[in-house]
Amino acid sequence: MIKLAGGRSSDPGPSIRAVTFGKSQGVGAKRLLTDRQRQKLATIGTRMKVPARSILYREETDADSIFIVTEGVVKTFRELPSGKRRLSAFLFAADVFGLSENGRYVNTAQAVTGVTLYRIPIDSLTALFNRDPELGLQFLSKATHELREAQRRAIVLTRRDAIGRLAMFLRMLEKDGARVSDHGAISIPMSRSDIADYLGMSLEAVSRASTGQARRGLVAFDGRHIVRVVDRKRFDELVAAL
Amino acid sequence: MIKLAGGRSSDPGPSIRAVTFGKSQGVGAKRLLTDRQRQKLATIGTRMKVPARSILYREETDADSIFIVTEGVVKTFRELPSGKRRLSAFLFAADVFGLSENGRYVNTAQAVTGVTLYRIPIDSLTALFNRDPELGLQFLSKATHELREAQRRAIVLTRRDAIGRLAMFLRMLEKDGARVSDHGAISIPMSRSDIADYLGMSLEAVSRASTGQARRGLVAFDGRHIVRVVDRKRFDELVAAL
DNA sequence: CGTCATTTTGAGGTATTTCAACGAAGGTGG
DNA sequence: CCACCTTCGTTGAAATACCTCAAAATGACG
Repeated sequence: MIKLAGGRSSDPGPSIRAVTFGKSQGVGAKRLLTDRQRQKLATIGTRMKVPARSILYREETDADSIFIVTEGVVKTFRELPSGKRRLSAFLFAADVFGLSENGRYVNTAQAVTGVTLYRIPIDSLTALFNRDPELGLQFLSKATHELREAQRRAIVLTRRDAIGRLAMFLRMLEKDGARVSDHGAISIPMSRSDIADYLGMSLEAVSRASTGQARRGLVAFDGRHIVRVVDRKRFDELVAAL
Repeated sequence: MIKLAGGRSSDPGPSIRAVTFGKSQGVGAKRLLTDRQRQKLATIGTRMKVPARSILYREETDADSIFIVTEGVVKTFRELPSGKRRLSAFLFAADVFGLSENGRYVNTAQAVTGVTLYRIPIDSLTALFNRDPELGLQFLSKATHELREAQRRAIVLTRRDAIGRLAMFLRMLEKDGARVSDHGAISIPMSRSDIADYLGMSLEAVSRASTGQARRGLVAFDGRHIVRVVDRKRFDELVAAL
């Protein structure tokens, strides 16, 4: 784990991706942090880089910081009594994670790829909120945004067909995750079993759904971590068919 | 829909149920609104009573207010293209709902029972947040709390067995909803089909799971809206068996 | 007290899970 | 740099559990 100096003038600080819940600032307005706010966050936080598979924190441990992703992908998950694992979320650039419950983390967070992120002590953050109420609103927007995403995901999980669930997952990656620069292909940074644990299905079902989509001519895989939508019309129909 | 005068001295104002994400204020500390904050909210909001089945707002319509439940149960849902309905949440006393996206409600909200609630204009609320940063933090706590609940529900939805999913639902009602005063029985204010839409299963499966639990001696139904856990040990085992 | 929506019960079809084994890929050390 | 080993992913076949369709029974409500 490499810690980098924070608060340097060359460090723009973290950004947060969210959407306003009011319409006061114009419909569709992204609620973005001002440069000044990003700098403040950079000052009270620490910028760090961690390699893939690093554990950021474990569930049930004392929570002292929240994290903001700058680059890379993080997953959060819980272990079930049966030994199975359920992913709570994938976090991409500009996502916040590590909000805890009663001072304890409820999930384990692990880097899927190499990750650059900010670690911000909760105490400093809450203190900053009191000085800058507008910043608190940004985080509230972010939290409500994530809440809506979680509700949408709940709808995905109720789909019976594995092919459709996987299609919605790929659609999510296309929106949230980094697109592969060329041909507008979709990058799939996580493993098949991560996808299975996220969608609540078996590894085998994910595999079969992948080949099924390819066989039907909806998508084309270029290795296991890059996929391209071939038949956009039918792909979108599959996504919407629920 | 009956609107009641707000801001009267006899009106204590709404309360919010949440949990701190830091531990600054003591482990397990509920983050409760001060009397003063509740009064402020009562002043800028409107207290109202609506009968069962009232629509509070419809999805895609302009959002101008958020709501806080004082008494009763509300459900929020979306209609899927197929015509099926998926419930996003049940809201009980001290729950907040109506947080929107880009000034539009994303769900439809409907009263399950007769409901008493506060309607608070978003503009007034955000203005209040700027004057009272601590209040903003309360709402942030609430939002993160609901986010965690949504993640827990996602885990419920991945259960394959209908009996287990229903058991987890009853457990949720036992914690969140109002317990029936006598014998510590659980009140089930919503219909079977509401439960089905919430758990993502068919109405028939809910019915069979209910009778299945009763037949196995785990619970005993007293009509369709009251259930009592008979064999707590095995019931809890079922809840945890995932 | 009657009507109507909701719930229960029944039977067959289908999709996913599970178990098992093979094949591919990535990482490590010599 | 290559070989080995471990992890991950693919494919196959049987079993389980839910969904759908259909009809009867219960309960809610005026």
